[in-house]
Amino acid sequence: MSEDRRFPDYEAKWQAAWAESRNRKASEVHSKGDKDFYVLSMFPYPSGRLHFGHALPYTLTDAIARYKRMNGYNVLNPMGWDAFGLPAENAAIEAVRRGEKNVHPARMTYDSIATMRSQMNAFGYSFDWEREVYTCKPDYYKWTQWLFLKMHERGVAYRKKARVNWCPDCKTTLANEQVETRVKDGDEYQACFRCGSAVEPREIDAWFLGITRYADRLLQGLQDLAQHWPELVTSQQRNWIGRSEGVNIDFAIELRAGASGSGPLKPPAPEGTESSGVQREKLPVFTTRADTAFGVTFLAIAPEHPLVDKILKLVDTRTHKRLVDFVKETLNMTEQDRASGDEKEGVATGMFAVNPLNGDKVPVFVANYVLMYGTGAVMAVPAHDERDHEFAREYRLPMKQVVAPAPGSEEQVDLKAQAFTAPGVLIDSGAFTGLPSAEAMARIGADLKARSAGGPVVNYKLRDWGVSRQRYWGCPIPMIHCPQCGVVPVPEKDLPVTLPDDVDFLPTGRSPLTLHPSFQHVKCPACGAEARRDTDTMDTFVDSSWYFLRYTDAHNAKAIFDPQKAARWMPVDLYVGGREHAILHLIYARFFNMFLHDLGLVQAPEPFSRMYAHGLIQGESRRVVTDEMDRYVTEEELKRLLDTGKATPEDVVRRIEKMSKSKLNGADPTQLVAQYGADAVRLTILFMGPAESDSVWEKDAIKGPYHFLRRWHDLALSSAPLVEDLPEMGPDCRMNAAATKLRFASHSLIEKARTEFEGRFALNTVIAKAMELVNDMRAFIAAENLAGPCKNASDPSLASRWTLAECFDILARTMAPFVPHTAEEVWHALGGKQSVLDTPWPAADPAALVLDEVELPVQVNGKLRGTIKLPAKADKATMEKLALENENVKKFVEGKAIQKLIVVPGKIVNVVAK
RNA sequence: GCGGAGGUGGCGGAAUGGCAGACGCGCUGGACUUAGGAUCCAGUGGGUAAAACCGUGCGGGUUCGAGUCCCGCCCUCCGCACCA
Repeated sequence: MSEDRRFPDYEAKWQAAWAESRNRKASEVHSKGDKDFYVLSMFPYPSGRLHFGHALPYTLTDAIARYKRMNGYNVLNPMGWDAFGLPAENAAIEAVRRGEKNVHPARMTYDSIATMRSQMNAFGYSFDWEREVYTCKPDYYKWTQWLFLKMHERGVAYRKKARVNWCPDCKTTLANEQVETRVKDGDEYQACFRCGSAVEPREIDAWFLGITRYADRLLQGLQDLAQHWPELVTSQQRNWIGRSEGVNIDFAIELRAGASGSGPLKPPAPEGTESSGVQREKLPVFTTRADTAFGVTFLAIAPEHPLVDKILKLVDTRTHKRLVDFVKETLNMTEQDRASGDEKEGVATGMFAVNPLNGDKVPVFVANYVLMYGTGAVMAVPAHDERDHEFAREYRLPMKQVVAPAPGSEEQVDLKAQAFTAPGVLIDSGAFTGLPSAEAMARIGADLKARSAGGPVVNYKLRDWGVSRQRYWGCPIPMIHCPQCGVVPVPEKDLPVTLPDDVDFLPTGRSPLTLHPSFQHVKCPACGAEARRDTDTMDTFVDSSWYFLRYTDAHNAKAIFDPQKAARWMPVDLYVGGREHAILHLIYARFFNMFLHDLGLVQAPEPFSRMYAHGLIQGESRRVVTDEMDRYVTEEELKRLLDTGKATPEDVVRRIEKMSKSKLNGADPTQLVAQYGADAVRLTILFMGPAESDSVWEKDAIKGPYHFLRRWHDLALSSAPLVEDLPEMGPDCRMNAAATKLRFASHSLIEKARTEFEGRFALNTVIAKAMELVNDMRAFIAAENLAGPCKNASDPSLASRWTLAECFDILARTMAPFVPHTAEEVWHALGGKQSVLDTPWPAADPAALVLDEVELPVQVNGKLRGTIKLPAKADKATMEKLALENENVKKFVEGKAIQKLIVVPGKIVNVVAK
């Protein structure tokens, strides 16, 4: 495409003009009591430069915000920075290692922010910068710390020793949610979500947030959100919370000194029960299949089960060694690693446990397939559970069938081959024999409860959230460790606990703050003794769990926010973000909001009324694999390689992937803005497809939208004389058919845009409609032979000119949310005085949306055979008549008897003939 | 295995149960040009001389009429996955 500087030029002009009259962009232009709308796109991590991953949601929310403003809303559309975090720290570490001076995560962060903010401004986004928040500034993280204290007061934040996921590369711990399964060379492993390194388990003292106590409410809340949140997100959260209803059954384990796991697994003779130091201890197991409880043939406990230590003290040396080795080996894997392994292994403890339902004594194993979920112990029913079946076969343990297929079912039971896991009817189950599974579960649960041997319980997969990070660039945890008083919270008046600047942040595996000379030295607020500050910082997901509330009162120095102000805007009417945050951020944010709701600071229990998950803009990568090389290349480099014969087309692997630097498949939106203008890029992003689906950036994608903007602008300039200073239309001035049709098109555009902005945001179809209108206008001008200025009120072309002028007006106003610069430019070129952004959204004239004459399809036996033109209000009889008169229809009906005539007024005629 | 999304021209994508392929890219032809990777005009699912006919992953069904609704499959992508 040739150089055309007009877009960048007039865009700069209008951006400057808007900056002058900035209060238009403030969130509260209209007086209180008016309609409020809070639209929010997830704030970015300041990674350095804006990329398409940002441009899509910001363009979308900007268009929506502008649309809402034109409709008279006060719109809150803020922007801020998720500014703490590892990438800046890692980049600083790299820079230090390269020998650079004066590098600091803070500086890199603020530099990134400055760059990205100016890039956003170049896009013409109408963010309310007055409310900008930075999570890394003390005026913000003071309140993150305050929240932590509030949670601590209520026992929601607590400290415990825990096995955590440790990333050896980032040198910090990760939350469960931040560990993902990856595959390399066919092997699955557990990886850090950030850098991809394999995580290792570690035992560590850490702070946890008790999200599990909100599990049920978080789950319940999803029901209300279901209507306005993507199923994709709610179902993932439901899955993650993982509620399961079942029954706890208290087995009684007999701890016997000198027990041995070797040899045959026979319970000891009953006479020894009272002597020889037998201790009975309760061992509850959790099951969702209480109906199979009479089929238990052994118990299995997790290697980290607390009972393991007790057992170790009692068993003989051989069993002891086997157990210790097994537990050690298993615990050396991460929990998820263990889960992905396919071999079920275990060690017999030599202990036996009594089934409270039938008195059976069954052996107890420690097994690698049992997780510390539920009670960390399972009753194994090989006949009716695949995992137990597998284990039982491996170790030749007995199976006992207690459920038979329901009468009339064709299911077969073949326990040698596999477990029978379907529900059915109980057999060999004492008093419960003959009951269907569902009823048996309920009865057994009730029975156990009555006998105080367990009962119905609910379990969750969700675990508490470990938030301690052994890194520097994060929010300090406002806690003090006193040798006398233990853990003491920093008094509120001493907040914030400021993150010092002068810290050696090179990774050592210990928190960098421990190396700072003065940070950790502090007097205990309770007793005044020498104490030590907590030197860990918080997971950055904590920072981002409440930022949407801070926007409602961004500069409050006295409180986290004014509940009144929060109440005005919250909940967020529309929250736009990527699917990758379906569980992490979105569940944490809901949790925090619920906590604040419980404190009485927030009215609505849910923070986001509507969530919109946008797709990814991906790029095509080119990877060349030959004997000499295996790497990603740019399009240019590929061309060179092919031209010089260093690679053949067969060596090239093209893939659609998420844009990334290493894959050389990214496009820089800001560079495109410089070349084609912000409006062209904005329009292209929205035109590529519905925003919720992924799409691929192709370098030619911008051509259509760019072309459209130019045609519209050209048309406006060349048509200005046709539509300027038109006289009033007299009462006898009638529009001809072409004008009526054109007017229908322009008013349809208003309607279409309104529908999409109020509904599903398929803005690509709105843009298509606008393109169509420009095409129609051009054709109209040519067909009507419009030229030169309008002479006077009796000029016969007046009605057509008036229609055309209205089209320009509608086009500028409906497109203003999408392409504000071009809309403004065109608006002024055609004599607009105020800013088009300040004009109200156009109202569609219902009269214009009704056509006098329509063209309708006529089918014969369901196949299209012709069309008829007729007045829109034509009755059925007219439609029938015209349809049957149609030449082509006649041809197909000929020689057949008309059996039926389907006539749908305004839609279709279908002739059924045999 | 479980959960979610999806499968429509060469491509991105349109279609309240009612003319499949809007709009755009690309392509073909033409116009204007010293030139065209600019602009404008026309055409563009397959098929045919023109029709007929065939076309929305596959197979059934409901209906006057199905891309759309129902039943049964196949495939792709995403998330979760020994959760008892």
